[in-house]
Amino acid sequence: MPEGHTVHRIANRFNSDFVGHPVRVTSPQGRFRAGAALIDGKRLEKALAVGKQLFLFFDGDLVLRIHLGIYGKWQFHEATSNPQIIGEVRARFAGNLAIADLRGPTVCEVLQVGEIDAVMNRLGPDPLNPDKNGRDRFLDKVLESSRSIGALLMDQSVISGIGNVYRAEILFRGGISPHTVGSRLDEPALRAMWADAERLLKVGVQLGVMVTRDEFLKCDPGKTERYFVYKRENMPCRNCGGSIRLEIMNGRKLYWCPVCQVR
DNA sequence: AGGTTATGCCAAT
DNA sequence: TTGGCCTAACCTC
Repeated sequence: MPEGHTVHRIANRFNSDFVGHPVRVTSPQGRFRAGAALIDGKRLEKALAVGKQLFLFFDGDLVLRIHLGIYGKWQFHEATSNPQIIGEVRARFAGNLAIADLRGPTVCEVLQVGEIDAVMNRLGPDPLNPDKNGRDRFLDKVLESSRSIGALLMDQSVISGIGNVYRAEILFRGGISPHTVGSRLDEPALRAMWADAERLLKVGVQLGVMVTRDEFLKCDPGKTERYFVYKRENMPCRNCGGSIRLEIMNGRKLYWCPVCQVR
């Protein structure tokens, strides 16, 4: 379930269960054998999530960069459990306190620490990371753009960590049409959008699932109740009763309410 | 068992 | 703008 909240949860897990200890790294599936050999047995110094990317900093100035893509998943086990390898496990990380299995990532590569800046510089601000100017960088990029806000929220160089679910839900909550061009939005609306993204991502980190309806922000109401518009095409809008629309924007499914999202 | 779908990204067109 | 790719879960038959 990889939008930003998932990756931050994983980073938290690595920081609590793996940092400070040597980590055995293997590639049962084989596709990461060479990379695994570079970091196997080294001590993990820290884990850092930026948007949808996870960076694991190892002893010896090596950084493992992981991007789950659409299919990637993590699975954690007790350190003492000696879990069987089931299916395609790209990489297994065995620390003193836990074991983590990685499947199906689109990126899993070992870089020199000096190569990380280039990656970071391509990423927009992440509302979950401390960055004094993050919000303003987001505002500037949107306000100077002639692209739609629906496309901009999905662009990881504009704001990082937002995916298809949060995109749809944030725009609904703001009453903003996904087709509104960035430069036609105003600063107060965008400041509110940034704040809402931060709020929803934090809920996601806490609950482990994306919940976007205010009455449920403290607990998971279950799949069918979590969202306002995502995956609710042709169902009645929870606000106006009108029909939720599904269209394709830049090859991705876009869900929205044309009645409630008029700004 | 087989088909469909997915919260993503990139290279090729 | 399109197609390819990574894998698992959820459908239907």
